[in-house]
Amino acid sequence: MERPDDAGACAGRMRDRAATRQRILDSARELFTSEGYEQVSSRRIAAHAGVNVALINRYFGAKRGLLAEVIAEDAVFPGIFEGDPATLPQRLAEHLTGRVLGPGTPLQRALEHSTGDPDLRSVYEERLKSALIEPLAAHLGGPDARARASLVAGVVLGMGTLRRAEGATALLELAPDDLAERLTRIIEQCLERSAA
Amino acid sequence: MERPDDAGACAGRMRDRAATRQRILDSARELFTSEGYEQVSSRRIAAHAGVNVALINRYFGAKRGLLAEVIAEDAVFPGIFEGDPATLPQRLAEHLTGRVLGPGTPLQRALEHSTGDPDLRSVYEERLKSALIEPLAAHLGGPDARARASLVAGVVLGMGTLRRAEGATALLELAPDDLAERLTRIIEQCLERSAA
DNA sequence: GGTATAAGTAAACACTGTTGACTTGTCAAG
DNA sequence: CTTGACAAGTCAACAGTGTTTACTTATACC
Repeated sequence: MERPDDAGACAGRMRDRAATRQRILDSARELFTSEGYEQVSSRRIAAHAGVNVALINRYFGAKRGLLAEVIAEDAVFPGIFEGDPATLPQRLAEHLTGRVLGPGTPLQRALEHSTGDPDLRSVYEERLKSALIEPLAAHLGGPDARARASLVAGVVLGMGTLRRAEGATALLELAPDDLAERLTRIIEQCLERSAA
Repeated sequence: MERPDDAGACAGRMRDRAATRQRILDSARELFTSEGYEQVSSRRIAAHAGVNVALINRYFGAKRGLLAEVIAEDAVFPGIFEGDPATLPQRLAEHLTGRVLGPGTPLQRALEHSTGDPDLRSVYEERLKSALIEPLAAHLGGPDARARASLVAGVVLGMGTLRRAEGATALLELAPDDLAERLTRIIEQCLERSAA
């Protein structure tokens, strides 16, 4: 099967499955990121992509599948496990702080608005599990690895949720460096091995 | 069909504003608690209360107002500030652990499913602020009080969110006592005063 | 008893995600 | 070059959502 490499530039190709699919995906990512999953309707995504609404369900099963594909593209904490294991908490804290203070990644911003529907929660949690908890647990090793990784995930989740809320304002009362150091210690605490 | 059985009891007053309002509120609390805000439609609440749908908007402005009233009734952590301040982290951790392991309060269960819509998030966050962050900050005192209280709120939020998800399974790998002690230390870490 | 006023109702509105039947463009075989 | 087949794309409808408007009706007071 050979495919035209210049599908985007080719004016002759009116009906290009791959290109259409990609346009939908691009529109979804853009709109989910800026406005949140639940705030963007299927029809709006389709209109933005210049495509019929029904194609969303044709190509992605449902709106939900579109979200799953969008969030599957991006890493939650890209490259977080590269480097000295001893300074992992610090790196995590800095990622987290960057988000508390800054705009956050598109993925995270998209997820921030979209955890109400159980259907979505499962998509989100699947991603949190596969992108954070499991690799972190593997990284840690030991019998309590999954539990300790989950504690970290809980902190990550909570601080992320707080980001846009009142909490962010309060958290900004701390100097950025101070905040990062606090989060480092909190995460270290999460990762501490059981005394038993 | 889902009419309350005591409908016949109020023989005197067929049209009782207060009673009708209360029936709606009761139905909403029950359904929100068991199924979550977004999963329960206005029409279903109305049917359950044996009342016309339009009355929800008449009495509560919108479905959202119904949620606000439901969650305003309950304390997030009832009586948490009574007792020795030194053992506050432990009490918080135990509350939290009770929720990680047990069914949680109706309020918390309702909130768990309902944080997608920004409209709701604001209701939720308002409550988290008024019921946890502010009293905790007042309890703590000092310049960083609000920031430290927010860190705690972040942990509370994150662990609560993780409760129903994969994380809960992983967290259960820890013995309940161990989990409680871990959370205690994490919260203590959140509350630590700045060294500067 | 009549009537103002509040309580309650019905039907619609503008949306949502999703689906099945339909049309139409494209490409390969005859 | 024509003809089919099949995929790509379209359209209209369905069942559901929260909300609003115009309406009816029961109650309480004069």
